[in-house]
This record gives sequence, C-alpha cells and structure tokens, in this order.
Amino acid sequence: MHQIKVNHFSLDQIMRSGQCFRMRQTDTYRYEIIAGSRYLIADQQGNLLTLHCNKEEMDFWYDYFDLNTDYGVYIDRLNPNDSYLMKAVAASDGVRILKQDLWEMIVTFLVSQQNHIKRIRRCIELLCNKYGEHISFTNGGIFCPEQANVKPDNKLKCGRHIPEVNGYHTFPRPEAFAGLNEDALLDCNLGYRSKYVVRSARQILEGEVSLEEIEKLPYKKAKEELLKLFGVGEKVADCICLFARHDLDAFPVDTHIRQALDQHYKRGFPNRRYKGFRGVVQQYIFYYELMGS
DNA sequence: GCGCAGGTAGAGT
DNA sequence: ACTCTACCTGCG
Repeated sequence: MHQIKVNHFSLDQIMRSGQCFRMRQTDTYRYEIIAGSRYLIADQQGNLLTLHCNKEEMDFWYDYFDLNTDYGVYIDRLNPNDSYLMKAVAASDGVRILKQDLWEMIVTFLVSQQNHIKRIRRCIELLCNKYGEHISFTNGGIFCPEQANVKPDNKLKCGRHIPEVNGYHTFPRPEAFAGLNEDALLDCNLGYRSKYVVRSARQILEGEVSLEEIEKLPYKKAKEELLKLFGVGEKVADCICLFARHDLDAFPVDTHIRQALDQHYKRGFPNRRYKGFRGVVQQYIFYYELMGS
C-alpha cells in the first residue's frame, strides 16, 4: 500500500475521460483498474492517492498514471486569453494521458468508432469475459483483503456492472482473436467492428504488422504502421499513439473535436503554441465537450 | 420510427 | 485526391 500526494490528478475524471474502459468506481473513494493482465485497487480523497499494491507493481502503476509528470506545467502554458480553453481546463483539470498497453488500445479504439462510451465499455467487458484469462484473487498472491467487502452496487455512476468478487479477466492477446471467424465478435456486441478486430489480430500474428516495432518507432512511422491494420484510420491511429505510446503531440480529431475547432478556432487551432503536448490539450477539450455543462 | 454515436473501407467520380 | 455510402447496435 502506497500513499502519494498528487496534483492535477483525478481518478474520477480519468475514468470518465474515455481513454480507458476497464476502470470503475467500487465505493465512494475507491476505484478498480484493470490494465492488460494487472489489477489494482486505488483510493483517492482530494490530493491523497492510495495504491493498493506491492512495491514492484508500484513502478508499473506510477508509469501507467503518468505520475512523474507535473501537468501544472502544461496548464501554465495554455493561453490565458483563450477563454474557451480556460473553461475547458477548469472542467477537466484532473485528466491525464495514461500509458496503456498497445494491443489493448488498438482493440479499444477499433471498437470505439461510431460508438458511444457506454457501449464501448460493454463491448470491452464482453471481450475480456469471453476471451481473456480468468485470474483468481486467491491465486498467485494477488488476493486483496478489501475485496471481500466489495458489495455489488448497481447504483454506482459508471456501471450497472457488478464487481467480480472472485477475480477478474485479463485483456485477450491477439492470439485469442486471430483464429476466429470474422463475425465471431458479433456475440460481444461489436457489430461491423468484429472483422476489424479479428483481421487486425491476424495481421499481427502473421507478422505483417509488428507490435514490437511500433513500440520502438518514432511517432510518424509508428502511425504509418498502425494505418496498415484493417479498420485503423487517422483518428484511431492517433488515439493509439496518444494513449499507448504516449505521443503527446498526437491530436486525434473526431466529431466532437471537429465541432469544437470549427466553433472556437475558426482561424485555426494554435498548433505551434502547443507543439509537444497537443494531445493533452485535445483531452481537455474532449472531456469538456463530453462532460461540459 | 429515425437519426446518430470518439470512423473507415471501398467504390465511384 | 476528393466525395459518398454502407456498416452493427442501442439509445433518445
């Protein structure tokens, strides 16, 4: 168990920001996060963040939540005369750019297209439950004593979802999908995106696209590789670069962002000014557009 | 009932 | 290179 003082950090806002879909609130101050094959219970009260994990896992989650970065530095560099952006950041001050698993982000954002957060969440959950590996809390020393007290609660904001008290499911690797029929994931509610996930998994397993390469390449080259995947276009590729590779200059443009840019930046978005952290600014705007008022 | 939700591939100019 | 449309499904 580790306690950390944090600034510009809010688990609640991160959960709602629409970059990770395996995070939920299980109690007033408590959240559950699953990343790849890892599981974490975290509490937050104001600036005090408590991570329930051992020292070794601590390094992973520190990196995952980008806790070494002071987001105040980004916020200070925003144009104070840009009243729209000032309102946006005021509403989304605790949002962070997470460092998530590459394959997990590929699938997540393939699923996200022409879709809403509620349904994306459900799709991912179904995929994991059906194709992920089940990890038992009593297995492998992961047992959390707190877990025993978790009560199913349908009224929690982010889930009609009943916490699993016995364990959780890891995020399925490409192998789990590559052998499937292209329509197999209709069962998980993916609709026409089913073939995107299955074919992309095959492309990776067959070596046409290499996840290891994508991890190493610079942003532009990595994006080019991602665009080879069936179902991955400009917007999805940028989301993957931003949320998995932490390419903070990636600036995914979707319908919400498009609309905000048209409305508030008719003379063009100040790309030059925000070079190097445009993705952070994108998230502030996106969150504000989604949650604002 | 109908249009749309964090787009993209494929076909047609 | 650009424009147009079909695409699963659930929700208002």
